[in-house]
Amino acid sequence: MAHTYQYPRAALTVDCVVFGFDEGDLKVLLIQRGLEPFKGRWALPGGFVKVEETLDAAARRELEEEAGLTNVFLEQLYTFGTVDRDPRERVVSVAYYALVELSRHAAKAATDAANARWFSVAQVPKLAFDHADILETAIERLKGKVRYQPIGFELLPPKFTLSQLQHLYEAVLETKLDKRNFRKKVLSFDLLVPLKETQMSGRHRPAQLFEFDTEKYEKLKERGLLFEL
Amino acid sequence: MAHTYQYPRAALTVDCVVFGFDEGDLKVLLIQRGLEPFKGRWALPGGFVKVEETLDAAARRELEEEAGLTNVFLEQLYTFGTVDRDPRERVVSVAYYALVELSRHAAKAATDAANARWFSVAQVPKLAFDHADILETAIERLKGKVRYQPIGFELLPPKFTLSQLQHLYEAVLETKLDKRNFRKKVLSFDLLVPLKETQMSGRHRPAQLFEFDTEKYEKLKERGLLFEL
DNA sequence: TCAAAAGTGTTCTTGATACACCCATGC
DNA sequence: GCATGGGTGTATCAAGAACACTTTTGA
Repeated sequence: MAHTYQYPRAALTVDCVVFGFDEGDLKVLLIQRGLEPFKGRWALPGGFVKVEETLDAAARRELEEEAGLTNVFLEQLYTFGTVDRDPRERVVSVAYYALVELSRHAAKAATDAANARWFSVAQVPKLAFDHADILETAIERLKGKVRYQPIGFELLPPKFTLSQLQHLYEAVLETKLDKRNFRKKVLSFDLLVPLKETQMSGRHRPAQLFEFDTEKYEKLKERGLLFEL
Repeated sequence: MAHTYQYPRAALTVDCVVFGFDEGDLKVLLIQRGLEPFKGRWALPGGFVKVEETLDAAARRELEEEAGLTNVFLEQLYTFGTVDRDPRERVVSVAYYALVELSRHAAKAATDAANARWFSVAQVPKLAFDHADILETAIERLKGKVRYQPIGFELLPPKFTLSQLQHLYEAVLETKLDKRNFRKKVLSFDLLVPLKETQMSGRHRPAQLFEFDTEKYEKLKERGLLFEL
C-alpha cells in the first residue's frame, strides 16, 4: 500500500545509545549492520518510527527487537537532523540513551542478536552514519546527568558494593575520586541501605553490599530533590 | 506534485519557545492561529520542516517568517512525539527555545507579525496543541541552564546594570536573591566589564553599566569552563 | 606472611549565606 | 528633605578537598 503526500517528507527514526558497565569500564552496545548502506559497519541500535507509535515506544521496540532488552532506563537525548546524515534520503533521527545492568542482558543479547556486541566507549570502532556524534553527545549527557541524578544505579546490579559504585563514577566522569570523600558523600544522602550480606571477590576483605532505596528517592524527588555529586 | 512512500510517514515540524525579558518579567512570544485546527488560539511560532533544510534552519526560518526575528540564541529543547498531539494527523515536533533581547525585537514583531504578542510566562492563555507542555519544558530547561551557562545575557541589551541582571535571574529562577552576594559572585567571574557610562532611570542614584565579555568567556569555555550561579 | 581491596576521621580551605547602612539623584 | 533604587564589607557556617593507616581475607 502506498502513501501519498503533497510535500516530500523526511523519514523518522530512533537510535539508542545503550550504556553498560563492566570490569571498571563504561560500555556501549553496537549492532553490526547486515544491509547497505554501511553494510558490515557497527552502528547504534535503532530503526524507523511507525506512524502510530510514540517516539519512546519506538525506541523501546527497537531495543527489544535488536538487542533483546526490555525494561531499561531510557531517556530522550537529542534529535539529529542534518540533511545528509543518511546517504539514501532525508532521515531525521531522535536519539535516546539507555542504561542497563550489563550482566543481566549480556547473555540475552548474545542469543537474540548475534550481531550485537558491547564495546568499551574508549574503543568503539568506526560507526555508520553520524552515530559517532550521537555517541559523543550521549556520553556528555551521561557525564552531566550522573552528577545530579542517581541514575548510576541503573548500571549496577541491585546489590552492589561502594567500590563498584565508585568505579562506575570514575569511569563515567573519567576521573579518580577519593575513596573516603566518596563514601562519606554517597552515604550522607541516606539512599543506600546496607544489607546483611557481604561480597567476597578474591583474596581480600569482603565488601559490604548495599541496595538503592528507590522508594525513598521517589519521595524526596517530589518535594524538590537534592543529590549532587 | 505528489510524493509517495511505501509506509505512512509522520509530518515533522519545529516549534519555538521564544523568551524575552521586560519590566522584571520573563515573557514568551506567542502567535495567534489564523487557521484550523485551534483557530484563534495562541500557539508557539513554528511550522513544517522542509525536506532539504536542517532542523536548526527550519527553526530559524520560522522565527523570521512568523516573528521577524533573526540572529537569536537558539537551542534544541526536546522532541515531542505523542501520537495524537495534532488532531489532523501524526505530527512530530522538534521544539527549540530562543532568547532574544525583547526591546530590539518588540517593534519588528509588531509590524511583521501583527498576530504575535509577548505574554508574561505567568499569564499565558490556553495554548493550542501540546504547546503548554512544550512551554513548561522550556521554562524548566531555562532554569537549569541559566545556572551554569551565562545565557542570561542574551535576554538583556548589550549594556546593562547589575540590578537588571539580578532581576532577570530572579524572574527566571523564581526566587529573591541577595543583592550583595549576587554582585560579589557575578563580578568574581570577571566576565563583566564596567563601562564609563552610567544609566539614569528615575529619581535615584544612576547605575553603573556593564558589558558581557563574550571573547573572554569563549576562551574560558575552551579550557573547561566554570560559571555557576 | 604477604598481597589486595575494604574500611575509617580529622584538618584545612573554600565558597555560601546572612545581614545594615550610606550614596546619588529627581521631585 | 525625602523617596527611590544603587552601591558596599564582614562574620558565620557548611561543604569540599586533602590525606594515611588498620582490617579482613585467600593464597
